[in-house]
Amino acid sequence: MARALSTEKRTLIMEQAKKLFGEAGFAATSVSDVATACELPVGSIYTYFTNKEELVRAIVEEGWNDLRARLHEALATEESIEEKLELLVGTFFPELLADSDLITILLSEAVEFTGLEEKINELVELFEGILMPLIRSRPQFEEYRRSNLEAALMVYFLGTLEAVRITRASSLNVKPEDIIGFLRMTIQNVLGLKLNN
Amino acid sequence: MARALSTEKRTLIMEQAKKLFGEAGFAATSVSDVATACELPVGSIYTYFTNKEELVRAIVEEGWNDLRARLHEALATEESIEEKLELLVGTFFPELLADSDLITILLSEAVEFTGLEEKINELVELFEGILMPLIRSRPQFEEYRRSNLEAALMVYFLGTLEAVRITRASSLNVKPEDIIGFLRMTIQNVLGLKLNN
Amino acid sequence: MARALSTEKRTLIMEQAKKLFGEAGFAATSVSDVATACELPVGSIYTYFTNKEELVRAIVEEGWNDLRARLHEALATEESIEEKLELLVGTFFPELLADSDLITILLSEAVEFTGLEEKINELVELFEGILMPLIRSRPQFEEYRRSNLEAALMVYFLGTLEAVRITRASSLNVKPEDIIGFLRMTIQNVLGLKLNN
Amino acid sequence: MARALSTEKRTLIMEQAKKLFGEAGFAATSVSDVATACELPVGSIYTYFTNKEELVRAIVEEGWNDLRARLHEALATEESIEEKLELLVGTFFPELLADSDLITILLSEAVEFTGLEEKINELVELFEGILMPLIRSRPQFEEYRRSNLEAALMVYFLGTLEAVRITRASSLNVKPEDIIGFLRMTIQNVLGLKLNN
DNA sequence: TATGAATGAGACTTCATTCAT
DNA sequence: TATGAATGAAGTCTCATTCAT
Repeated sequence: MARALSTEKRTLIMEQAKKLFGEAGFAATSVSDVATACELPVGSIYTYFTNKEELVRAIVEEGWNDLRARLHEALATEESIEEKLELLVGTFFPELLADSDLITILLSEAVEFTGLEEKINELVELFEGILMPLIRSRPQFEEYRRSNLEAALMVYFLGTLEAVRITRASSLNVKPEDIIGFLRMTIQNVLGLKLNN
Repeated sequence: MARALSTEKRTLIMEQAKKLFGEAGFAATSVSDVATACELPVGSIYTYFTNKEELVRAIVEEGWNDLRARLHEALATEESIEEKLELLVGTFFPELLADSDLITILLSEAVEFTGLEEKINELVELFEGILMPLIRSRPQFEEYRRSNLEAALMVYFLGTLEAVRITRASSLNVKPEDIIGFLRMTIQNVLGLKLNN
Repeated sequence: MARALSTEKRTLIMEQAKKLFGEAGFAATSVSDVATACELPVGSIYTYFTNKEELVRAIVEEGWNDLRARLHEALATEESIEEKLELLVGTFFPELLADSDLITILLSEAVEFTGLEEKINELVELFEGILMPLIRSRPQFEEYRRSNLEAALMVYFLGTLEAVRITRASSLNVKPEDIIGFLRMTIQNVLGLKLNN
Repeated sequence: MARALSTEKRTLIMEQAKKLFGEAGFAATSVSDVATACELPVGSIYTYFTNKEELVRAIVEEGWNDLRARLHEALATEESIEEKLELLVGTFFPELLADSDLITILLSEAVEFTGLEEKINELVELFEGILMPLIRSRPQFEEYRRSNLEAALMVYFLGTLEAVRITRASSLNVKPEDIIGFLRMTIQNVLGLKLNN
C-alpha cells in the first residue's frame, strides 16, 4: 500500500498558510510561500488541497466549525438566558478574538471563498433565538423588535471582529479584553440583565 | 512651458479606479484595467500617480478628506450635543454609507496603504470630544468613562462599515437605513438624548 | 509464485485509454485520467505499461493487429480480385471506419509512437499485390504502373481515415457510408470491375 | 509616442512558431520554446498574441488566407474548366504541399483552433462550383451527383494533405510531385478532360 | 508630456513517474 | 504485486513598471 495521506502534513500546511494569510494577506501570500514555510515542495500543497482557494476555505471552515461545535456543546448545558449570554461573552468571543489570523482571513479580500456572510448570519440567528423570549416578554424592547435587531447584531459582531483586526498590527491601545468588556456591559445595560462574569 | 497635469484626467482615473477597486478588489484590479476603464494609455496612470499604491492612497485620502471637511464645516454651525449627533447620524454616516466603494476599499486588503486605523482614530476622538461634557456631567456614565469608550466607538464605527460592505454584494436584507436607524436608536437609549431626526 | 498480470485489467486500461485518447487527444489525457476512468490506482497503469507512450503504442498495435489478422484470414478464402476487393471495401474498411477512436489516435499528434507510416505501407503493399496481376494484364493501366500507384493508394487510404476523423466531431454531414460508397464506386470505375456488394 | 507594434517581430514569432509546431507538434512545443527560437523574452509572445491558441490560429489563418487570396485572384482570370483545374493542380496544390509545416499544423491535434473542417468545406464548395456545369451536362456523371461528390472531394483533399504530412519525416519515397501527378491523372481520367500541364 | 510595447520575475497549476509501504 | 502520495520540473500566463519614441 502507498503512504497514507498524512494528517500531520495537512495540518502543518493549514497552520502555516493561516499564519501567512493572516499576516500578509491572501493575495500577497503565494502558494510557494506556504510551501517554503512548511519546508515542503510546492507540489505537495496540491496533493492536500485542490487549489489556493480550497486552502483558505478549509482553514476558515475548519476553524469556524471547531469554534461552533464547542459553542453549541457548551450552550446545551446552560439553561438561563444569562448563562447562555455569559458563555458567548465569556468563552466564545474571547476564543474567537484570540485567533486574530482567522479573523483577518474572515474579513479580508477572500470574502468570496470565506463565507463571512453566512457565518455572521449563523451568529445572528443564534442570538435571536436566545433573545427572542426576552424581547417578547418586555414591552420596552418593542422598538428593537420592530427595528432591526438584525442590523444591530451585525454591527456588534462585525465591529468586534474588525476592531480586533485593525487593532492588531497597529499602535492602537484597544485590546480584545476591552472589546469583550464593552460587549458585556452593553448586554447588561441594554437588556437589563446581570451577567456574573 | 510645460502644460499642467490635467485635473480632469486625474479625477477620471481616481473615479474609475475607485469603482474597480471597490467592485473587484485592489489585488484583482490591474493598473491596465484602470487604464482601459478610463480609455487612457497605461503610461498615463503613472504620470498622475507614482504607483498602484499611491493611487489607492489618493482615492482614500481625498474621499475621506472631502467627507471630513464637510463634516467639520457643518459641525461648526451646530451648538448642542443633540444637533451635533444628529448631524453625524443624519448626514455624515448616510453619506459615507452611500459610498460603498470607498468603504470596501477602506476595509479590505490594502489596509496598509489605506490608513483605516487613523481614520477610525479620528472619528473616535471627534466623538469623544463631543460626548465628554455629557459623560462628565452624569455619574451613571462613569462606567463608560472607566471602561472603554474607545472600544465601544470602534465597534460601532467599524461594525457599521463592515455591515455595509458585507451586505452589499450579498443576499442579506439589511440596508444602510436599518444600520443608521440602529445607530440613532442606540445614541438615544444609551445617552438618554432625544434626536429630532 | 507470482500472480500473473490480469489480462482483464490490461484490457480495461487499453479500452478506457483508447476512448479518452480518441475523444480528448493524447496530450490532453493524463495517465491519471485513464486511471480514474478505469477506477484503478495510477500505479496500476505502470504495472501494465512502461509509460504513457507504450500505452498508446499497445492500443494502436493491438487494434491494428486484430484488424489485420481478420483481414488476412478472410482474404485467404477469397480467390478472385473482385472478391478480395469486395472484402476490403465491404468488411475491412467499414470495420476500421467504425472505430473512430483508433483512427483519431492513428492520425493525431502521436504519429511517432503510432507507426501510421508503416500501417499505410502495409495496406499499400497488400493492395498492390492484389492489383498487380490486373494492372499487368491491361495496357490501359500502364499509366498507373509508371506513375504512382503508391501515391494513389496513400491518398485514398489516408483520405478515408482523415475524412472520418474530421467528420466525427463536426457538423459535416458526410458519413462513413458515403465514403465507403465512394471507394466502391472508384474501384469499379477506375478498374472496370463489378463488385457485387 | 511609444514604440509601435513591430510587424517584423510578429512575423518572426509566427515563422518560428510555425516551424516548431510543424516539426515537433503543437502540444510538444512550449511558448518558451517559441520565445527562445525568436531570441525574445517569453512575455513578448504575449504582447503579440493573446495566448498559445491565438498564435496557432493566426499562423493557420494567415497562411490559408494568403493561399486562398492568390487562388481566387488567379481563378478570376481563367475561363474554362480545364484552365481552372490546371490552376488548382498546377499552382495551388503545389504551393500548399510545399508548406509542410502548415499542413502538419492543419492536420494535427489542434483541429479545434485550426478550423480544418471549414477550410476543407471551402475547397469542396469551390470545386463543386467549378465542376457542376460539367456534371450536369453529362449523364454518365449522374452517379457522382447522387452519391457523394462531397465525400469524394474530402477524401482527395484530406488524403493529399495527410500523404504529405506522413511522407515528410519518414522513409517513404512518395513525393509531393507524385501526389500532384496522381491528382492530375485522376481529374483527366474521371472527368475526361485534357489538362495541358 | 504622452504613449504603449517591452520586460522578466513570479504566480498558479499539472503531470509523468517513482517508490515507500 | 498493489497503492497512491510525493516530487519538482515545466507549462501557461499576468502584471507593475520602465523607457524608447
